[in-house]
Amino acid sequence: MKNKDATYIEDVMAVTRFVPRGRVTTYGAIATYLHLGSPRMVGWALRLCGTGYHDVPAHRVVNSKGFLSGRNQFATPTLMQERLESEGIAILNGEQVADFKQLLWEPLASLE
DNA sequence: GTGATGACGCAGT
DNA sequence: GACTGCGCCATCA
Repeated sequence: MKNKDATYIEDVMAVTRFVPRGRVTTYGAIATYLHLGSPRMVGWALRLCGTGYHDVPAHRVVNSKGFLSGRNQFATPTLMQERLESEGIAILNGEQVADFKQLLWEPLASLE
């Protein structure tokens, strides 16, 4: 994917790449920032990242509750968790980000 | 061409 | 406070 209709997918990946190491963001935050209208589009776009865009830290994107909703889309279900832990982020029960609210990073925050 | 589905979030009950 | 239903856009069968 590159030509055709450069969709919001590139924007989603750009924002995702912008997430600082050791921080996480949410689908809703990206959807709001890019004005997509539905966070579902973010999940759909990010699914492509897991399949072809290895430079995109998709593991830093979680749902509004801090759960690793997309870990099943990675090479291994634990890859997402391990990558986050290697960045200093603790994972509870292998499915939720510890201190999620403190680690939360929003694209809008980078504008200020 | 139509119907179902998907890494979610919000509003309403 | 918890649960349910709907919407959003694109891809696959």
